[in-house]
Amino acid sequence: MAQRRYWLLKSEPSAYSFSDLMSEPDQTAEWDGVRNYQARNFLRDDIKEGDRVLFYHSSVDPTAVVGTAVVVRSSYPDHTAWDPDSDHPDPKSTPENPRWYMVDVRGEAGLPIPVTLAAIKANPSLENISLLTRPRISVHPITPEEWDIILAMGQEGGLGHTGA
DNA sequence: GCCAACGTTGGC
DNA sequence: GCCAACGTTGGC
Repeated sequence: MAQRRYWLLKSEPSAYSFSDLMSEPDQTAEWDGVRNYQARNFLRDDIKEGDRVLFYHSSVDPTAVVGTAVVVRSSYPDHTAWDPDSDHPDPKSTPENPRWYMVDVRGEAGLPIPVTLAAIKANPSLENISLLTRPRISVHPITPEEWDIILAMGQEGGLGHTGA
């Protein structure tokens, strides 16, 4: 009965950044717009209130884990799917038969040092992290060990110092 | 901006 | 239900 507790969520900061999240009222936002079935299944079935989240910036230089968040509302239908004016409309998803799901997350704190993808790749302890083994998914399960390692790497003077 | 990886679609 | 074509993601 391995209940998952840690996740990594990707976002392109040009679309929605960690500082955008921290600027929200109560630092809370809907994690909408996921339109991939594997990611959807995690959101719908596995991510629960209280789970912890690594916020990852993709498609920027450098790509990196930049902060942490906590899930404050578990799975409910992504209403932006049936909003034709949203950024990710999907006419096949309806209120009666929703196809896509989302959660609400509340930003906690930025990491003192962003943990870059390069640093993650360079750490042998993280060679099996889902981020590396299953690329191109926007939601990844994270083990407690990986969570601890990445947070340690993100501290001043921590394991993230691969060089000067 | 390129392009590899891989998820999704749709014809058969 | 297979698989080729197509679209998207996302690192570089």
